[in-house]
Amino acid sequence: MNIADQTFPAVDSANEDRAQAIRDQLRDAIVDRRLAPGTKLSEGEVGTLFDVSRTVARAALQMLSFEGLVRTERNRGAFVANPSPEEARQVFASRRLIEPGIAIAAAGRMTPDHVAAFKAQLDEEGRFIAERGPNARRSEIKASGDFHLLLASVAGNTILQRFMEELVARSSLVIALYGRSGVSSCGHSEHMNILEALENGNSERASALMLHHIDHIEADLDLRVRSGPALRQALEF
Amino acid sequence: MNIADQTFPAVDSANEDRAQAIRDQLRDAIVDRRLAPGTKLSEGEVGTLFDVSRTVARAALQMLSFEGLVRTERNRGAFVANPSPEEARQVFASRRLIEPGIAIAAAGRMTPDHVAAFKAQLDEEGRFIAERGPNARRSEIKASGDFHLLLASVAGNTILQRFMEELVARSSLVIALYGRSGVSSCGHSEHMNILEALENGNSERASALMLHHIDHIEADLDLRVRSGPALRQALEF
DNA sequence: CTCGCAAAAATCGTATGCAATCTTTTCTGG
DNA sequence: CCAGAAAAGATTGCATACGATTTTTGCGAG
Repeated sequence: MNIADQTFPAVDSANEDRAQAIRDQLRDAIVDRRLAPGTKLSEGEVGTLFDVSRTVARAALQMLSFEGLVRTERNRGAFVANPSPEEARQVFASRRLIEPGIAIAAAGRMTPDHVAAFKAQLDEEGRFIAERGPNARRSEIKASGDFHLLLASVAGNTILQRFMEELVARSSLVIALYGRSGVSSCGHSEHMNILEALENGNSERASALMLHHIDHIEADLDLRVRSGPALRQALEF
Repeated sequence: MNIADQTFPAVDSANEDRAQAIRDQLRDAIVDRRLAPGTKLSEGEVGTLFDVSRTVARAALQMLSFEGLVRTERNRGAFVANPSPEEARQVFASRRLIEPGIAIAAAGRMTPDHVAAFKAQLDEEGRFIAERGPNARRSEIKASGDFHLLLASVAGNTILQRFMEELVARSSLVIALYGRSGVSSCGHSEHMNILEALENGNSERASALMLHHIDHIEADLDLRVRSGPALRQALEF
């Protein structure tokens, strides 16, 4: 899969930062797995695709590299990250540490508006699960991540929110790489249970459910190295 | 305090990224409070000081902006961050959530080498506390942060380690801004107690001590707004 | 003397050019 | 025909240039 095969919506951006808009587009493409891990993202190509100079493209790639979605090698360029099983474990270890606390914080701040937003989110999630087709699984992973991001935004700590954005994005990459098929619908029901606990202000329960939920997601991964990591890395795929 | 008044060690960098070296220098200067919150960091000046073009200076500033140490405004430039009391609270809320878990992880991975490193670190910390002089307090804050960074590195999760780097850096800013005088020596003894628990593999105790330690640090802050935050912000100081 | 407005200066956002480095192709000797 | 070296091509790292935006300065009116 080459980046040149991708099409991206025009960068409207208006007066906002163009690099940021490009970063968002690329992040979506990576998280949706339209750009496979290991894909080279050359400054020139990115620039051409978005109709900006290499300067701007480079800034966007630098941002993604900070988020861990892109790995840059000096004088060689940027590549979509290809997280190792160890990295995958660290991503989920981080989530186990952070997200239960976020659930507790969010439980104390739920408003009716928040509940409505969660309901809408879960509806959409269910719709994607019901759907079939080549894009269904991608949308499903995306929507599932959005649930966690919504939770983080309700918790009201912008620093943790940003950490979660990074962790969710990396998780999507990991799931795309190492995920087995099933379980996602199970994840949907777990989301619903968490929301129920949040609605009732039962922070302890929400926190415990979240911890189990993360465990379930990670348990669905196959983190055994697939045929020697050295080989895969050597072939850059 | 102007950035032009600062002197920086030459950027050796060898083959490594020059922008990264500049970022590290600036970060140290900010954390040490040689650069006051609100100080303007213009691309041109930074470039001149480090003898690089604006391109490289800009990249360094972009990195600092990701870490939250610098705030950038479009078409206006970059400024040393001036965290609000609310931001300060969020920094410490994040640390309360993350660091006890890091302590637990570290407790399970302590080696004699690690213990030695901690001992050396605490020695240095004690030395700075004993010292008097204009730079003593800066060095003290820095060394205190280094204890937490060392702990994060022992925990063995590179993602959490990076989060901690950001949180510790932001904490230093917050302490410099809102810290009352005392208590730091108290922090030193708390570090020693934490190390003792780590050495004994008593992860629960280490975790609990860490939580209290963070509470104590935050309790030493005076987070009341000082004369209307709007005014301070308007005056950019 | 102060206020408001216009011109000048400074600074940022971005494109582009050149040298350095890496990759690929081509050439040569065995 | 193949291995290794040399050249050609592509890509990055960085500096610089120029238009756009913001800030400062200068000056005249009130």
